[in-house]
Amino acid sequence: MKHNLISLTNMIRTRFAPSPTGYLHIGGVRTALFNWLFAKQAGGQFILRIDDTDAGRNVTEAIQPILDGFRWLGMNWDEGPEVGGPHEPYFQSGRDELHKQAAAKLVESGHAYRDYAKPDEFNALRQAAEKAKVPFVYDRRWMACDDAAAAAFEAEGRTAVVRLKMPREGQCVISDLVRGEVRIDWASEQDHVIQRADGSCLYHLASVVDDNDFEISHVIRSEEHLSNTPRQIFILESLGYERPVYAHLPYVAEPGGHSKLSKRKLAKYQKNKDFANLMERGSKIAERCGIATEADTFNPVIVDFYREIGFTPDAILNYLLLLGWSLDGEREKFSVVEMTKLFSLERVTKAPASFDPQKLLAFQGDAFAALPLEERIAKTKPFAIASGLIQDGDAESEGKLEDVVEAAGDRLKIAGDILDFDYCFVDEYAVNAKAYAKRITKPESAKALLGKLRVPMEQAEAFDAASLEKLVKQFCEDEGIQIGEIIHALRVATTGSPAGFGMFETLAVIGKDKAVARIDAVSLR
RNA sequence: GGCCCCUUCGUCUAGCGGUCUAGGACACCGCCCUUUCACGGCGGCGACACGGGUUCGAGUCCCGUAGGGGUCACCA
Repeated sequence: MKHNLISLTNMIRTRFAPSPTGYLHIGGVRTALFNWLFAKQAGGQFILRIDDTDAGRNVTEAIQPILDGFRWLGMNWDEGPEVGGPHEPYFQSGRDELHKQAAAKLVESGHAYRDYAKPDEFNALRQAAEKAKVPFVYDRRWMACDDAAAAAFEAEGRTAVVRLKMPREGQCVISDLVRGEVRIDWASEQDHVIQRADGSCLYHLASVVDDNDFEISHVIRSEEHLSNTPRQIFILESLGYERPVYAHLPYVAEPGGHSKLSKRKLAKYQKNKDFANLMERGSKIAERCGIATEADTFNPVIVDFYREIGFTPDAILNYLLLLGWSLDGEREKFSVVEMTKLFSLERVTKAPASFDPQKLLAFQGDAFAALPLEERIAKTKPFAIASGLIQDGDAESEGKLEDVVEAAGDRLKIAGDILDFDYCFVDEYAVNAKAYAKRITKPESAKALLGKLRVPMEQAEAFDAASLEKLVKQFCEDEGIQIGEIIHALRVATTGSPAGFGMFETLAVIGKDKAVARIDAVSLR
C-alpha cells in the first residue's frame, strides 16, 4: 500500500544495518524485529542497509545468509539490497563519496579538523593520561588550523586523519524512547576520528550521513550504541541534519547470564544445559539430513540453525518479541499481524533479557502443534526425504509419512523431530538398551508372550489400529493377563523405543510384515 | 579505571503509592488422565539486591551501597 498523501518527511522510517558477517545473529533479529514492527505499525518503511565499510570481504557472499534469514522469517524490507529503492545504493561502501563530502564539510565549518599526529604519538598521549589517572583530553597539538599549518605538517612527512572537534563544555541530552532522558558531559567525549589517513570514512560518520540521506526517523538499536550517540549527535547537528528519535534497546543476554549474547562464546554456552540440549537436538537432525554443521553458522545463536532443523518462523518471532517487551504480563502468544498492531516502544524493558532455549522450544512446540495437519506434513517431508526415511514421489512412503505425522500429534515440536519416528519407515533403527533390559530381558514372560502374540498378528486380515487393539485385548483376555504385561515389551520389540505415539497406530503404520519380523527377532533370540 | 545503563520467582515478565499475604508464562516437583511418551486438568515450589530517607502508607518516589552490564579504536 502506498501512502502518497502523507508527506515523506512525516513518514516513520526505521532501519537495520547489519555488517556482512555471513550469518544472522538472533539478537540482531530481535533488534530488526522491533524496527520492523514499529515501522509496519505506523504504515512506514523498514530499510535494510549493509554496513560494509570494512573492505576486503566478499560482501555478496556474506550478506546472502542475512537476507535469506530475513526472508525466511517473513520480515520484508521496503528498501535495501535486492529490492532497491529511491536512496540507492544501500551498501555503505558505495556511499563513500557522500561520507567524504560530509567530512570535508565538517572541516570546512570548523566542526572537525585535520590531525597530523602519528598513531604512536597520539597513543603515547593517551597512555600517559591513563597512567596519570586523569581523563584524556587531546590538546590538539597536531591539529592543522589552516592550510598553511597543514602544509607544514605535510612537509614533515606527516599524513592527516580528520577528527571531530568535540565540545568540551555542557551536556549532550539524549531523549530516548526506552531510557528516558540521558545526559552525558561533552567533556567526557574524545575527538573521535571520522576519516582515516587513507581517506576512507569511519562508521559513525557514515552511519549518520546515511541515516539522514535515507530519512530515517527513528533509530532503534541495541544499547551498546548509547555511548556512541553523543558523537553522532554532534556530527548530525554540525551537518545541520534533523535529529532522529532514538530508542536504545536492551541487548539479548546469554542463557543463564547477563552478558551480551555472542557467537564467539559458544564454548561457554555449551556448559548451559538448555543451550547444549538445543544444540544437540539440532545436530542430530542435521547430521542425519546431511546439513552442514560448521560451528560458525550452525548453533542456536544464529538464525540459520533454526531454519535448518525445521523451526517455525512465527514461533521465533513471537519468542523474540517477548525478549524485552510485554503487552500486559499476561498474554504471550501473538501472531505477526497482532504483534504489528500491539507493539510499542514504550513497553520495551530496560534490563537485558537472557535467551532461554527452553522457552523458545516451548513456543515452537505450541506453534507447530497449532499448524494444520497438511502443513505439518509438508514441513516434515523435506527432513524425511533428506534423511532417507521416504522417497520423494513415492506414494506409499508419503502416505506413511502422513499417517505418522497425524499419529504423532504434538509430539512433533520441530519438523526435524520426524526422525524420532524413523522406526516407522526403515529397517535399521536404534534399540534403547535400557528399555530392552527393563521390558524384554527382565520380565520372564515377555519373550514367550511375544512369541504367542505374533501368531494371531500374522494371521490378522485387518492390520489397522482398531483391529489391532481388538486383537491384542482379546489376546490378553485369553492369556489372562493385563495389557500392561505385554504392551511395553511389544513396543520395545517393534520400535526399539520405550516411548512413542499410540501402540496400535504404531503397529499399523509399521505394517504386518515388519512388525511380526521384529517380534520374531526378539522372541526367538 | 572514567563515563553511561540496568537490578521483581532459576528464566521472560506484570506491577506506573494503598486492590501485593506480589499476578502470568517457561522450567521444575506432585497428583489425575493413560498401554509408554507427549498433550490436557488440578495443585505445589519459587522473587521485590541491600541500607537510608520521603509518606498515614513504598516493589512502586529520592539518595547511597553493592552487584551486573555496556562503552571508552585510523572496528562496525
